[in-house]
Amino acid sequence: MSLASRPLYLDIADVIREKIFQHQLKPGAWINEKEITQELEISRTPLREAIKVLAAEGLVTMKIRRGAYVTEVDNQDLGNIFEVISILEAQAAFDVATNATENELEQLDKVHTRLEKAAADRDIDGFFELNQEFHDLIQQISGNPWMRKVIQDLRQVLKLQRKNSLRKIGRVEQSLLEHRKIMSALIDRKPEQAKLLMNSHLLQGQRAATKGKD
Amino acid sequence: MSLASRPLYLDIADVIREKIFQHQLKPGAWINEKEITQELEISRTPLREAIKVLAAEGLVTMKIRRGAYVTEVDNQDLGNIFEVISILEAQAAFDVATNATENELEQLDKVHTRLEKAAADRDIDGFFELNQEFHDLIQQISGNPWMRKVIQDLRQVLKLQRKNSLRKIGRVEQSLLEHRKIMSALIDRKPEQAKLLMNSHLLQGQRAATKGKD
DNA sequence: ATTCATAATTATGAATTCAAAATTGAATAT
DNA sequence: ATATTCAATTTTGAATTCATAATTATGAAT
Repeated sequence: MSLASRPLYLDIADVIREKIFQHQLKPGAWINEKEITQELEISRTPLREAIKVLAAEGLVTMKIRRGAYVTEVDNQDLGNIFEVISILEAQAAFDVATNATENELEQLDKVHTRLEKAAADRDIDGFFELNQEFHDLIQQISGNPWMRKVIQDLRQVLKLQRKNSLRKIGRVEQSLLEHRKIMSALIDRKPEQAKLLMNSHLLQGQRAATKGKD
Repeated sequence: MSLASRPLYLDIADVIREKIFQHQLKPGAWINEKEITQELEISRTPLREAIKVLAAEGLVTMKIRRGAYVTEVDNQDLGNIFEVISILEAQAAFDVATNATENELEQLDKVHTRLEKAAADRDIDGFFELNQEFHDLIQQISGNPWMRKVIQDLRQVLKLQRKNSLRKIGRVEQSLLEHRKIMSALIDRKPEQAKLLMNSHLLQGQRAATKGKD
């Protein structure tokens, strides 16, 4: 067989990544190679390659002669990661306000409109998805793929901790308000303002997320 | 045998990484698995795991059914990467000026003094090493290991392109001048200033590096 | 019953083997 | 001479096998 368009180990990495995000594999849990090879009906070789990829992404941690376990992130890590993300996304917003074409801003506005709709419909999951799309689109438009990669990797690690700030009461509305302001700053081509707004938007999200025990 | 304290694939990754930095493996060159296994007298299994690690670091790029080649970074990439590094290191400087203990600042000053000496001795290689140490120490002191990891990975990718700005005439002196100012800002506990100085220091370095054809 | 030592089992690390795709090169036709 | 087809070779992708460290289970001694 093997007329696959991509190597097996990438598919396997996807499957495990998803298991981690779904908390089928919880932080701290050891990854049993045999178990997974049997479930996915593959050999250990591509599985072990996949694990290396996940380790590089920070999702799993490797221990010599013990294998790999799902990375555990504490509040300290959370703060550290948010610091990096908010700086970089703020810069991305700055870049968009500076360089985006009108067309690109329209695209962004379209996503934002759908975001408004999801909020109005009280569709939290939809809001969550569109929120990600909005942020990612800004990074795409900002045109720095290296920055985007860094942010995406770190956002992945954040997802290990299931502290979704949007589930806090009032946070969707608050978040939407912040998005509106950011959108305005972008359309008005105010880079410095967009940067500040994005930075505080993310730090707000962190505060909401880490407050309480979730 | 195999009483190794770390897995073989990490050692192999180190060897290949070094080969890449030494330009024994040049950007664009394909990595021939057989060749390397014979040279290092290892099997393909840990080698292929090592390649996955390097791919995650961005040092090599994988092509399905073709294997891996050393990543080629163009000037666009260079600019993108520098944008990220300078933002983050600037923030690290900010954090140091804000939070470092007196002891930590003294450590930093010690490295800086040795940097001054290397410059006075016209020891470019020494200066280069100490320069790295200075920057890395700031990141260490800033206390955000996630940020440090991001910066280190990106700095690695920069090293693919052998554009060492310090070899440009006058750049060592200029760089030293900038370091002095940064050091002062840190000691004087002026975060905002330290941030701006670090940012421009790195962008100067980039400008010096990319100017001309290397 | 608990602890310690040791044997059995299990899981990981690495080498080897097998399968299939890509490249190379030779032979043929134009 | 150049282009094209197809076999031979090389190289990558993946499965299997082997070696050894770590864990678990067993049993004796206190």
